[in-house]
Amino acid sequence: MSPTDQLPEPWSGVRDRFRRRGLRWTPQRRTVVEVLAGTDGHVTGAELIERCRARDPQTIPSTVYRTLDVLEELGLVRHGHGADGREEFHVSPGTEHGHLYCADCGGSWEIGASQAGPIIDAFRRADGFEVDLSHVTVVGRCASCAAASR
Amino acid sequence: MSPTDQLPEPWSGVRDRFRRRGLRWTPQRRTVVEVLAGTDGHVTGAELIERCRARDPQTIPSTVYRTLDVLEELGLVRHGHGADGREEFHVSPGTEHGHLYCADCGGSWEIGASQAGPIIDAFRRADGFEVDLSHVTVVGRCASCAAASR
DNA sequence: CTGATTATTGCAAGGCGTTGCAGTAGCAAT
DNA sequence: ATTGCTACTGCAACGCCTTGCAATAATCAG
Repeated sequence: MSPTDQLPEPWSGVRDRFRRRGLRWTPQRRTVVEVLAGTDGHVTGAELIERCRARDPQTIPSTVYRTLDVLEELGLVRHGHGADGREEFHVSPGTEHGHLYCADCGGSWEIGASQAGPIIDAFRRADGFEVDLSHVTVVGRCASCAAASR
Repeated sequence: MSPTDQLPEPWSGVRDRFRRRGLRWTPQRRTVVEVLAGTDGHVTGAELIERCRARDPQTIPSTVYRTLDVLEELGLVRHGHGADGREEFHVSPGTEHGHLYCADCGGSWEIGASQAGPIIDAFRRADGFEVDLSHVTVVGRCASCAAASR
């Protein structure tokens, strides 16, 4: 099976990372990885499947989701949930971040480390709780929608 | 159709609130309301349907979800999403709160106003974003699981 | 009480995601 | 190149939730 050396970081060498863990490098996984390597920012599960199907019409959803699980264990993607609860995958290595969703206009913004840092610290101090920032979803109203509704 | 006067607050008089809005008071809605009136804290959609079926085996999921939408507009329930993205309904008027989920043990805690206040203020100051606390889900590791994993 | 109006219901189908299982095919060793 | 171990795949079925539509029934005016 083809190596992944020519893929952009952090994907080069994924094949060998799989093998070193006793995992197998299959054509289906290659498809998913290639699609992810050409994606930045966010993808929903459904979008990813659609893009995989463009390369390989035989793509099966369960295989894609299972591959995503593995990639998440390897730290190459992280998943969260959008405002409607649907899965959303962040392709690394963007900086880890959470999301802000506007319930009115549907807009979405990232919560970066600078903004999240103090919050994460607050939870750690209060309960010893370790926040997984990439899994944080905050829904509300953005400034303009909030202003509009008054 | 029977009135709702004898239900505990905030449910007494729901029937009339429906009618005043031009909405209709049906047996199906009565079932949902009665079940909610006997529930406190959280319910997932599936749990609620199951409890409704205990009273009325004919209960239809879509009707329940549509009723919940109406109740949410009336401010009687709020919905959020659990760690897995599934819907979870908060029965009001508990204090508005968000949720903390431990990805390891599955535990769940509430984020009360005292803890959330500073965070909400931070978002408002930074972007003018108005956080909807009941729709906030923070996933991570609780103190004991975090300790255990080291 | 009767009829007209129209909000709701029930149903069927669909979308997203998960799971169990039997057959397939990577991979390492020979 | 062959073999054996077992990690994957494909499939089918399921769970949760949403949506469109025709039939039903709650409400209101007379």
